[in-house]
Amino acid sequence: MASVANDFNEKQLEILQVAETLFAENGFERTSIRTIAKEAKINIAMVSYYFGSKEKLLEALVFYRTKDLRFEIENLSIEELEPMEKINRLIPLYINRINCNKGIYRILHYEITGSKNDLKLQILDDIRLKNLTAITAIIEEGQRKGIFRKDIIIPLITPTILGTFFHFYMNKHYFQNLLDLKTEIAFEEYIKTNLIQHIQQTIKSLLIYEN
Amino acid sequence: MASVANDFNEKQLEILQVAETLFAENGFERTSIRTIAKEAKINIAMVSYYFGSKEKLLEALVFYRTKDLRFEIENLSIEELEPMEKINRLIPLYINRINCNKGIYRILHYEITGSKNDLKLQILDDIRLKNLTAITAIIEEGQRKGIFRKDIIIPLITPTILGTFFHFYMNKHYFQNLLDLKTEIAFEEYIKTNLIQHIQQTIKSLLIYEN
DNA sequence: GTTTAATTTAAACGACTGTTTAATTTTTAT
DNA sequence: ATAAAAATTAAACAGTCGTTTAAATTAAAC
Repeated sequence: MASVANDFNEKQLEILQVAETLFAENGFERTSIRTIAKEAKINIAMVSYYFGSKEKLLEALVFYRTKDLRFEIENLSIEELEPMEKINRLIPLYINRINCNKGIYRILHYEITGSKNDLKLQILDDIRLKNLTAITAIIEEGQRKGIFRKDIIIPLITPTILGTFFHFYMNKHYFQNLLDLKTEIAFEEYIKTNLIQHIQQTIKSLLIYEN
Repeated sequence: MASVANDFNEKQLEILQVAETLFAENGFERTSIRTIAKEAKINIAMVSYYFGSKEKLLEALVFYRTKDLRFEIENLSIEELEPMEKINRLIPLYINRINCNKGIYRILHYEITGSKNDLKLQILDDIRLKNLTAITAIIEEGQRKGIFRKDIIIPLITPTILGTFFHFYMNKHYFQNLLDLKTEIAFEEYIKTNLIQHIQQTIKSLLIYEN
């Protein structure tokens, strides 16, 4: 069996990409190995052969999708920008990262809630903690400079940013009808403009409002 | 087979309650009829006998859990209160409603995304539209009185309120570790105080902030 | 008390699940 | 060309799933 720890060969990459799309469309549990195999035009035994199990396939997918992106936000907090500008850039970074990864984050956040604390959750916790550290640094910088209010519960900023996005994203059908976004492109465009703007506006208001 | 349309007998109610708890804990797909039957101390055939199918059991559950709550928010918007106070009361109403229903709303919002537009989604859409109408009325009242800013995307207010809550609620384990909320009671208490307060603060800032 | 209806049961159904086996083909190295 | 390793295959495995059946029990109606 090929190594899961570092790199993936072409066959593995194809399986990962097919699995990601199917997981995103139908969820982890609703997607069978047979469906993945059929879509990727491989034998059903190949998933076990290359990854060990369906569970480990998901773990590999999480690893594959997060390893390049883990330090993006950290780098941002180093840049020489005003705190509010940093936050403003952080939000589309967050959203696009999630939005471009076909829904793997949705699965991580909303499907693997009942399971035990195994590898894939450790990876997620790792990312979350690093992101929180970065955000905390930015906000505390803003507070020191007297720009941001000081009675903010910093760990609840991320739930507001991600939660707003996810709630919109997960209830796609409802919002497509409500906002008359008939095509996929119109929906994506609305996220990139109005939704991100709304979240930026929300966080900005929360941070710099003074009573 | 007993009628699903209106009322439920004692046996049905017990099944519904057991199913709700199990669905909330493990999700709809991960909960088997056999588990429900064992927990409710009934034969596995009784679910089909009383509800027709597992799918229809969920529909019945949604109906059962939403029929009493459908007009709560509408009533609020009629009361003689300042718009900001209405919003402030609306938020815990929202959160508690969801939080007291053992997670059925989580399933509705985050598990039934891939399925077709059948009955249970129609019920959900109905509730959502009524809630949106109520919120729109309140916000527009505040805008007319010159209290609220006018460049707000009203349909995105609900995603921020519910999304923040859900994201916190769904990532229970992570936040329990992060915020040192060891017991269930401590977690619930944090929601009722800090989380709700954070959401209220967020929405208030968003609504009344002026550049 | 007998008959009819409603409820409950154990067992089986067929379909699907993830995974493994053992044989076969293809690739690689010598 | 030959031997060893890797990749691929079809088939079967042991479970679980939701649902149905047909018989047994209980309740209700007359």
